[in-house]
Amino acid sequence: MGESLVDRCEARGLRLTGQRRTIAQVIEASPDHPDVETLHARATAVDPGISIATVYRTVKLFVESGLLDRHEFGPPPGPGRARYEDAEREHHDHLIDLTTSEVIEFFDDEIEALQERIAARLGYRLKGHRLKLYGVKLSRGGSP
Amino acid sequence: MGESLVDRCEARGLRLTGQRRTIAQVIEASPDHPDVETLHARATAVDPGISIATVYRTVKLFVESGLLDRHEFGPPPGPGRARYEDAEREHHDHLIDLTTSEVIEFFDDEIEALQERIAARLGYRLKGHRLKLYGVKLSRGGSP
DNA sequence: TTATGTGCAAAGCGTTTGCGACCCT
DNA sequence: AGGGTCGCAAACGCTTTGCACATAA
Repeated sequence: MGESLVDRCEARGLRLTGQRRTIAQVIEASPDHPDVETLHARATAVDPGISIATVYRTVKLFVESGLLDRHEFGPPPGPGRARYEDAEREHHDHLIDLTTSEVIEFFDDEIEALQERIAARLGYRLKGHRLKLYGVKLSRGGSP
Repeated sequence: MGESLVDRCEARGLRLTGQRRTIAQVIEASPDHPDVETLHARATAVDPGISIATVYRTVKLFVESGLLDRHEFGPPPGPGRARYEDAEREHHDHLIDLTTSEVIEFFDDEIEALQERIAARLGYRLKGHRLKLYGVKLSRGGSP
């Protein structure tokens, strides 16, 4: 069983302020991939005093400490805001539903191994990757 | 033999202004993945009058018309500016050298097929993808 | 001729930061 | 006690846009 985000903050020696505790809890309670604005809204519901600047500072700190993963899911044309998820969860990639913008997580051993092999073939040691698939639902059983 | 970017602009019925022609030529002459600022500098060398606003408008138009691919190569922690490349070139993915920020292109049939299969398994038809590998050079033959 | 595109400068958006007050350790 | 952190608001970097003028078709 994994330790909580708060525990992992302490483990890294990060000072645990009330705001960071709240933000960490909010992140852990988020099953989705919230952006800063969403995190701020959820944190404010717990502690109305938290400023959005603190949320920005905290997610940046957490990302740099390896506690959080930062993503950008916006479909290729266009930037899109940064979104975050707990880094401790089992590694996975994402499929973005182009119709609904829903984000589906998946994991595939084969593709992970393949990436290692490709990097090696190019003379590199793989340190990380980002794979995003963009798709639309299959209408199974004929045209709608 | 592929048509030039300018040809493909005409094919899509885009109005061919002097600035667009210049920008298209600059893009085609770019073997790398330039950002808007770089494109503007290169375009200005050809036609000193081009404004950066026009470069922004033009790359946006080209991306929306499917003539250009937009990428963001910045390593996961941090945003990074948008960078562009001719969409007609054979599809490929990118490996980013974390030490030098160099971008290496690669293509792998197997990984392309695998992505299709994964999307299908999840009930989706794949419309596009973005795969970025982040790595460091292998020091072959012992420690440096 | 006339819808479109352009340059300029100002505005927009997400994010970062300088500051004095405040809080964790 | 004292340095780290906070809230606020101003600044930031990249990108977009309103306007009057210029231009492709």
